[in-house]
Amino acid sequence: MGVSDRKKRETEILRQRVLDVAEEIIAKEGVGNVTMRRIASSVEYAPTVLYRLFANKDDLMDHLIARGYVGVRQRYEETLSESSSDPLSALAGILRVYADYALAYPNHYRMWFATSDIRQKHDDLKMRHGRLEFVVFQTWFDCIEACREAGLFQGRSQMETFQTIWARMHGFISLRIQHPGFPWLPVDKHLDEVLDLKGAAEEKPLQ
Amino acid sequence: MGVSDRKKRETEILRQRVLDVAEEIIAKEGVGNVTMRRIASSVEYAPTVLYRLFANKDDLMDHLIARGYVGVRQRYEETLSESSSDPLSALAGILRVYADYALAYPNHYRMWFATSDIRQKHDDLKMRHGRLEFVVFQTWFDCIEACREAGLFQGRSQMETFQTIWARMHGFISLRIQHPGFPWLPVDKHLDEVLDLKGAAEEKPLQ
Amino acid sequence: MGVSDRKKRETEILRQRVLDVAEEIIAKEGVGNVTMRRIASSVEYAPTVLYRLFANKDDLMDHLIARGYVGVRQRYEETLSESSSDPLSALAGILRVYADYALAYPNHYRMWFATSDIRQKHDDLKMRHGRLEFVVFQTWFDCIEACREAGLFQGRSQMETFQTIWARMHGFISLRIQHPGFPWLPVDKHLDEVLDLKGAAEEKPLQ
Amino acid sequence: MGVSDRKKRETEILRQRVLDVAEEIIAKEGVGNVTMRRIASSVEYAPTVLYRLFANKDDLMDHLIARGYVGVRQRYEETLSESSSDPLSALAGILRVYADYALAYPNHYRMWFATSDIRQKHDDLKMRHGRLEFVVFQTWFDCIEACREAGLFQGRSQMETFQTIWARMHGFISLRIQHPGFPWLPVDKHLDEVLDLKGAAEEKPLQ
DNA sequence: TATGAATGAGTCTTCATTCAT
DNA sequence: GATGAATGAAGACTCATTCAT
Repeated sequence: MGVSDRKKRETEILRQRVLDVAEEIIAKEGVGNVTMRRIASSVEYAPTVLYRLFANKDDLMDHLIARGYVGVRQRYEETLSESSSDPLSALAGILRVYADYALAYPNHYRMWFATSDIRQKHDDLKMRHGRLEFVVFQTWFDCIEACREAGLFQGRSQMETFQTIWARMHGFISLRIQHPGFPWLPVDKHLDEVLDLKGAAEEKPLQ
Repeated sequence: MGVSDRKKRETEILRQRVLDVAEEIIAKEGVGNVTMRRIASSVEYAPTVLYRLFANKDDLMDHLIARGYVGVRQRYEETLSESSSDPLSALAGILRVYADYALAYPNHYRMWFATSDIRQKHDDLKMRHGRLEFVVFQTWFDCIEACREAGLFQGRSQMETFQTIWARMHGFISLRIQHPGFPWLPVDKHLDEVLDLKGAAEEKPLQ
Repeated sequence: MGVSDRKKRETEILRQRVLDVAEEIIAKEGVGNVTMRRIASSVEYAPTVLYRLFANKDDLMDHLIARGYVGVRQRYEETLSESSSDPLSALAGILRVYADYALAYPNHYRMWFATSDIRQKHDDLKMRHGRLEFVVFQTWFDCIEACREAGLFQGRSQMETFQTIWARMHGFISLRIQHPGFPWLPVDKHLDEVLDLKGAAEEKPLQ
Repeated sequence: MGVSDRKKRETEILRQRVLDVAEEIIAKEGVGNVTMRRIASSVEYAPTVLYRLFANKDDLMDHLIARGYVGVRQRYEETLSESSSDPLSALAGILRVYADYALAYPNHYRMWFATSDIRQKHDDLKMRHGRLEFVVFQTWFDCIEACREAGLFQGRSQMETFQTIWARMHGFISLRIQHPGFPWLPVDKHLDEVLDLKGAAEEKPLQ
């Protein structure tokens, strides 16, 4: 029992190490340059070993994606449970969590964005990656709705507001990830300026 | 003399034709499907000919990117020459040109962004792609400066303003390119909302 | 002593089980789809265990072939013990057994034929498969000889008669196995027509 | 013109050499062991060269098959044009051609048989190999019909007669090819005995 | 004795690149 | 100046086999 347990644990560790390595390669050389061989040689194993850990390359990539979501969702939940009653602060809070996570795990974000295919199903957005599907933005929608009920973001639909915030957020993250050597403003200030939540919340609709 | 001149001219024409074709392939089938063979067969030459025109595939791709810059810059100039004296309108004008260009050549933009490496040299930003280097944002800087001289964007440095605009712009383009199937707002409205130039221009500085 | 005996017995049982499973796979999916892994997983052991039972895959396949011979020989004996005193009927009987066996285990026959290498040693024919060697046609020879003693197959040597029968038989089996979808005559009639034992037995020699 | 012609000729020669080599490998090690690498290394070229000569492995195999048919059909035509007016002799003639060809090109026959899939379409038999399809036995049918019109093969349908002859013929060829080291009877005699055309032609139907 | 882990060699195929012509 | 021929390296994946446990 103890033996097989240890082996399982070791396998899991190796699996994670493989995913780490894959991420690094993506970060350094782009998604197009992830190959089973390169991953294997980076972990210093024969390529065949990867097929013990994952069914095939697609499966490996899916696992890579899935890792990202687990992290964000967990942090969302922590944040929301602590958040104040002010809906705009709550929205700012989860956006900050999102941004922090993306900047902390740029490879996840990159990977995630590069392979995602968004779909609007019924009422909510689903992100599809390969065979996996995730509900990502429901939390954003909920927070935006709470703001709207408090009289903010007037003259814009929930969807319009979402699209604006999403675009600004993605630009912020994506640029900073892509050009880490650039003399960016401090994260706090830059994020505030780019999102400009207050300005957007109070703004009059276009006529 | 005359003969060698003509040959040089012909070579240049062929070089451009090759780049045209490469661009078409990218546009239709994505960067991943550009191969030297495919390009060669599209121009109806043997693959070897490409190596007379370009050092290798990377070199060809670099030239492809370079053409993008030339295209944008040209449009900038046209726009600026026609534009009104209002500096905010001028800024809006060139940003609109940039966005239109990116949305019109999404694969181009993708490639361009993926391979770029921005550097701040002396006073201006240079975009480096492989062995080539370009000045891209000088026009933006100039327009922003004109706005600042007209009393707009108060309390923000030129650089801060640029970083905000750039992030919003990139987010807008990048998302729409990546998720073409998404029910986006109309381009005009979406761009206005995301950039919110007026709001940003009038806003009070953070204290 | 007793313990080691039991272990030997158990090993032998496992060995046979492995061969059973291999046979099943061949029967269902053809020789090309037999892999050590598939066999192992079907017997619910690790692949390594197979290497305790057989030297390697070739060895395993050889044993598989050997079993085929044992099967046929066993049926021969049953048939001959029951058969009438008429030598031509006895010959017809064992040929029918042979044909039935081959048609019942087509993949077996295929494999068996593909890997066999016949040798005439001293007086009798040996079939060699890899490292194994079998006496297959002795029964045929015996039956033919009995016919000859009864005055049949006149003007032909035992060997000549054998070669004729063997060729016809192999053609009959081989074609029907290879083209199972073809609208063949009923087995009984087809076999009778192809072998035409009576005709052959009574025929005058070529001069 | 001259240059390009010569190159075409050389390419064709290489193509044939590749097919020769493929046949040899099949003969020595079975169809299952034909790999692009093995072929390439046998002709002492890099594997990529094969892809200049053939679209892919399937295409190569198809060409292998096709070579066989061309040969047989050609010989048939020669034989029939010379053949006597006696229909049984004509039948014997083409069967002899068939047998001779198979024994002369055992690899063709092997290959051909191993990959064939016979279909009865409308009235005639088609042999399908991969993407190719051939009419092979029409000549046999015609000759058999002529015999039947001359009162031979009474009491058997054309199809029944064909099936008997085909089985005997295939057995004859197949065995001799598979066991070339066996002390076979002389070809003439063996073929006559196995086919026994005269016996079959005059025989009474089974009642 | 049985196993999980690991590997090397091999499967087909594609691509950028070079060399002789 | 242009080409056909050839190659080496790489792509994902599979399999028989061995080794330490």
